[in-house]
Amino acid sequence: MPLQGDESVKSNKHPNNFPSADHDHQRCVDSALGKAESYCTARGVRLTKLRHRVLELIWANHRPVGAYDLLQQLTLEGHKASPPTIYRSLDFLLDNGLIHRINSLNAYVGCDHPGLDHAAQFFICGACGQAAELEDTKIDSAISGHARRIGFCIEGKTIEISGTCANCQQQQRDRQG
Amino acid sequence: MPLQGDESVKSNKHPNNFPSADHDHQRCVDSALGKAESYCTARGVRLTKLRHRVLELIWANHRPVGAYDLLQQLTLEGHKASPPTIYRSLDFLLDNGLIHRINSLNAYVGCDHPGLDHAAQFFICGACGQAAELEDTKIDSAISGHARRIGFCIEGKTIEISGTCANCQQQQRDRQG
DNA sequence: ACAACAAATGTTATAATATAACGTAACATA
DNA sequence: TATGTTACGTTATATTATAACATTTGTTGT
Ligand SMILES: [Zn+2]
Ligand SMILES: [Zn+2]
Ligand SMILES: [Zn+2]
Ligand SMILES: [Zn+2]
Repeated sequence: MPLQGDESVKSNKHPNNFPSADHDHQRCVDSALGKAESYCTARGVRLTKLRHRVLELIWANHRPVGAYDLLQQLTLEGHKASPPTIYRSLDFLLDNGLIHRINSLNAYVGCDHPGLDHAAQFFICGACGQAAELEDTKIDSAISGHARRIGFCIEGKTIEISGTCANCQQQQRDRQG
Repeated sequence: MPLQGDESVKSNKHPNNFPSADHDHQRCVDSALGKAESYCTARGVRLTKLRHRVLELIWANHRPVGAYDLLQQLTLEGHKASPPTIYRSLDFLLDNGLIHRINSLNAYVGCDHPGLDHAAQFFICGACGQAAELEDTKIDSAISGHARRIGFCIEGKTIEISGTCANCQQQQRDRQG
């Protein structure tokens, strides 16, 4: 029974979808990689060693991370890699819905629930650098509704809201007050 | 009486906000530049010759256009320009709300209603390359609502919906049928 | 196991987008 | 006109991404 919802992951996260500071991050990485493995097996695509490692690095960062950052992290661990190496892995992961690209940051972030053809909506905190992926039906239906009214056929959506997350606002207040 | 709504522009456009194929484009460019001039005068900022020309080129294209495309267009008309020249003008125009950046295209497009602190939502047609700027209250309030619920303080929004506009869908049907 | 093919990766070079740093010119204000 | 500020010119470089082709690895049929 592949690809079912995994509540254990949700419970590992802050209710507002931003990863909390003290979450069990290893479990968080392991869960994501485990899901990715099952998903690739189910789809009959190969999550090779390199692709697996790139996805692992993305989740280890647990925030949107640039291609050249990943490249450097690979290099630091001894893998002599050049740009096409990383971009090919990123392309695979994007094609298979295992990561998302954040256009406003030129960065890549792991997807919580791979395989679903879901609307990727992101709230991105400029203070902590973290991104929360959402699936707000109201936002999605508002957009679909407008598209229908103007006869627009939707192929892709980029919805990236930047600002400051609740945690970081609180920390800023603490520092000031 | 600066910065008021100008219905004459709306009437120059297709109801779905995509510029129609036969719209009076010169009027469209003139109107945008005129508004920009008043706006800059009102705000006490300088729409210099270069900035004016860059904005004019952007509107002349009347679709999202890349920085290096603009650079080439400037060069073709004899202005020996280098990247900083164009990027500085783009920065000025962005800062003053006269253009928007389309993150998913690395491109820049003129803003219909400069000066308003409006939500920039775009529907972008991959066939004709045109972009429709919207201000759908439902979309905006759906996003604001979600932000409020998770305590997120919004600073900027990137909402870019890609696909095929009604006109281009019709043309595709005509070609096939 | 072997050949033959396909998929993935390595490698080198280059494209496309954007900014840093510093000098010069134009403009504003007094 | 002197002075300070803003904008622009110019050179170099940073950042992000892809093209092209060689090599390796994996798969499939025999
Ligand atoms: Zn985590
Ligand atoms: Zn934060
Ligand atoms: Zn026009
Ligand atoms: Zn179109």
